[in-house]
Amino acid sequence: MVKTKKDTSTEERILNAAREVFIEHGLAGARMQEIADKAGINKALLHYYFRNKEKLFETVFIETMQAFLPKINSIFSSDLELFEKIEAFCGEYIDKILENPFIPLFVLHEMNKQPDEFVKNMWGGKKPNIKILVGQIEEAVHKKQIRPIHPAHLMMNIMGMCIFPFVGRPLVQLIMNVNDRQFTQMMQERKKLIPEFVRLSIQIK
Amino acid sequence: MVKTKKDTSTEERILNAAREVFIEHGLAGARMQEIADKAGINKALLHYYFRNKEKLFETVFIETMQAFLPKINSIFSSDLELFEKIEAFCGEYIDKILENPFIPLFVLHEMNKQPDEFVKNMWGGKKPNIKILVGQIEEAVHKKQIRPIHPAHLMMNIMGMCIFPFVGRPLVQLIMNVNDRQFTQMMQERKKLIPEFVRLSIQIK
DNA sequence: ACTTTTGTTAACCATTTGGTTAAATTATAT
DNA sequence: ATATAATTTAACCAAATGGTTAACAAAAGT
Repeated sequence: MVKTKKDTSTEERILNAAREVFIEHGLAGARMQEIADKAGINKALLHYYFRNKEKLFETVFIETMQAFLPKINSIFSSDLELFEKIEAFCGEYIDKILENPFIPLFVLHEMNKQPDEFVKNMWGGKKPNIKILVGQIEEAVHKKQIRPIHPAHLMMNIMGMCIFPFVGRPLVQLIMNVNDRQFTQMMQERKKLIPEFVRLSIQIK
Repeated sequence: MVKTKKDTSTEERILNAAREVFIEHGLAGARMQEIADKAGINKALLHYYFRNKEKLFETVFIETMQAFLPKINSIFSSDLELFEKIEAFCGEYIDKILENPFIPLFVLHEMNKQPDEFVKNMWGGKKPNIKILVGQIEEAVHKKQIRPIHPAHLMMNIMGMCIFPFVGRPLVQLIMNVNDRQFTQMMQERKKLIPEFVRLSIQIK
């Protein structure tokens, strides 16, 4: 036995509880007591494991992002053909969000509130390499395989279509009159729908 | 003179200050003292005009949404042809957001945190009439003017492409290496780019 | 003139909150 | 066994925060 003590270690229980609470309430709205309760421990123990609220938050935030970035990164850098890559990205991204539907809003919110911390913590060494993808887009434009479009615009389009339904879910469900089951179903559809939507828009011929 | 007392009434100063603070920090992160300071008044006066924090927030939130909804509503319900309508929407929507770039994230965040309040406050009587637009889309599909697509998917696509760059701005600016001027420039481009992107994707012929 | 209503303030209060301390308990090593 | 280090807890604390009170000033009725 190396280090595992119980079913799940105290530290792990804390991180799980903290992630839930931070995602639900954000940094400002989260209460240390609630995290402690949810982890089944004393509040002082939180400060024993993580010096303070911000340190804990930072840990959770980084951990959360790490769940998304590596796979996305590897897709971006892969040698897939452009439209294959777009489809792989949408599929992977939407699947990941479906597992944790509240993470995008959480990330966007904290990223906007603390852009500097975000940049420092997140992209210190892990900045996604979009050069390959950008190069692919520019090359496709140059070869007249796709219509002229700035890579940034194309990427914003794709990401926006993937993320929006999740962050705008209450709005979507309300005005479109869809229940939870239907919503999940639609998100599944979007894994193929978005790439196709993009392809039809930019592909020449 | 009917009611105007000073340059701007106290109530108005409070609401302006509150909007700034709420948008910057969210409901949980906002401090009544900061609002009072920014409005140049005593904290107790806040509670004189608005019984409590939530009442004040509700007022600000509704007021904020009202700045967006009516025009969007009128576009949705107008008798413009489908692609004209999409272009009008994107133009109007992006222009409005450019005036207040932080409102979308604010709205999304609070909407997700209090879906019930949001539904009650916002759409009590002002629920946007999307039936006309939905009807237009379905008709265009039926007439084979556009490729088959569920209206909800099309609308999510459009809204996502409009909103995402603003809520994901730090990310966009970082990985795309664009400064503020360039960012604004790109958003201007998107007022035409998005409708064109959509048209190319779904229009038949 | 004076009474009532509205607007405004300083001081205060109860609660919440992040964080600390010192002591107790449990594991680990010698 | 015993000393040492790692966990865990209850009790506490200072600061911050939303909200209240009582008194005062300014308008508006009468």
